[in-house]
Amino acid sequence: MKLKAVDISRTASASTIVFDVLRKAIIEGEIPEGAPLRQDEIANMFNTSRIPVREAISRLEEHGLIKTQRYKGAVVAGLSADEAAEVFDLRALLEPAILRDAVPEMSKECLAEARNHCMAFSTSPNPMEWGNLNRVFHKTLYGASNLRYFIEVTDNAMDRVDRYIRAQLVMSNGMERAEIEHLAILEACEAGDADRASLLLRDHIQGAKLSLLEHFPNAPTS
Amino acid sequence: MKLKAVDISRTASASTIVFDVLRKAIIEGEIPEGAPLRQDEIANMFNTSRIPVREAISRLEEHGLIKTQRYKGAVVAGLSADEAAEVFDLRALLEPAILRDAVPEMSKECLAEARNHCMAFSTSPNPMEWGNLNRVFHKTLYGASNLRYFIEVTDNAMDRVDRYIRAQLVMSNGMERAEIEHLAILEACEAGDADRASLLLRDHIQGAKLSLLEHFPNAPTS
DNA sequence: ATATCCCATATTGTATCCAATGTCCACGTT
DNA sequence: AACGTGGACATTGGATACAATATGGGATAT
Repeated sequence: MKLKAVDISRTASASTIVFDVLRKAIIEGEIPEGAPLRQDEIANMFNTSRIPVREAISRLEEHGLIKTQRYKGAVVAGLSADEAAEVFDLRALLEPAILRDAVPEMSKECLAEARNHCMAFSTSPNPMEWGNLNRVFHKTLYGASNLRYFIEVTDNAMDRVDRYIRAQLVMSNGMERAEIEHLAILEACEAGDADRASLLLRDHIQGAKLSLLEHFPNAPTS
Repeated sequence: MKLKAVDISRTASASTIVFDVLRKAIIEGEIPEGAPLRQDEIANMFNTSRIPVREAISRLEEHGLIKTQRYKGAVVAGLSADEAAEVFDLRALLEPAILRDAVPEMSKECLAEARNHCMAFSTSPNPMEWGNLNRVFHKTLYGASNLRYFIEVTDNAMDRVDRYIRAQLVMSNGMERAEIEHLAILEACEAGDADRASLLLRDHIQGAKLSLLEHFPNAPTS
């Protein structure tokens, strides 16, 4: 007997769903920085009580995406230019290490998928998609690595700056440059040159940081 | 008017207290790996309802300290040897960067405090204290750095392996070596030699990793 | 004796209700 | 008019009650 088995024990609970949706909305910038998250309002949107919402909010705070104050509620956390730069610096340390570990493990399928995402990235007409495709491209390459904790930390870092990356891809010619650099990284991976790939990746991230700082939203949220 | 003002808005909520206590109990190994966390039991211990307990559990899971399954409850998360090694590798990347940033900023007071902790570490007769003193020593040095996100991530990493470090300090002669290496790092900091300090720190962490792997608890928790 | 099914119990997930606190505006005082 | 005050309302924190699911043991059939 062969079924497409689903692990029912992992069926999403209400709080998980709320968490996932809110996280996505926040990292994509749909809910702007400083915007308050009203428990009642959210509970109504999901047709639940406030209990699962509060658990989702707890997790989001631990995740670093929101700030809460007792009896005052939660607001979407914002980053100063310095803080955003620091997140990029962390990425520039971790992601090259992940990629170096991943390159020897990459299958043909993995590389092909990465190339697809890379192409989709360059040809997509929809700016809102760029952010997703950019992230998917990176994740596909990292997926071959066994450094799962590195990847987890990196994902968290990405969550914090995803909004800014999206904005920066639209402004300036961030798209073009990202596209070129992605291709170079991909080719290094295909050539099996882990060192070159990781160096290119580091420069790619540092370049994105500098580009972001130039166009950073002027209001440094305290 | 000058009062010793307290920020009342930051008074700890029940869920915060529960989170803090559980976190401490877990990272110190007081609650062993795989042990279930019963909501009712914990709620009774704190004389609250299960609601704050559940929020604490949500945060602990996001923090990576426990694993939960729907309708089955939460258990303390354990690390395999490989996973623990990976956490150390991450620390070995981040903490030297923090220290390099911190050295030029260290005040006399900061260095004096670090030296005190270092001494307390070597003279404390209580093995259970070693883990705390070890961590306080590191934190004191890092405190001068402005890389708050790096420090946050590092703290999280420490939380995951704290238990193992404590065990390893007791076994073998981990204490002696840690003491010697701490002193060397401290002296490099006092001399203002950021490069040397960060290199020593990296070796210190990698050494701790190797020592840990030798004595790793034999049951690789899946 | 063994296996299977069913139900009692334990435990988690969620809804509803109450308490505690923050916010804001009307009101009065000067 | 400016300022301080008090109280109504909004919102969050927590407790209790109920629903959904897992677990384990005993009855029954073979």
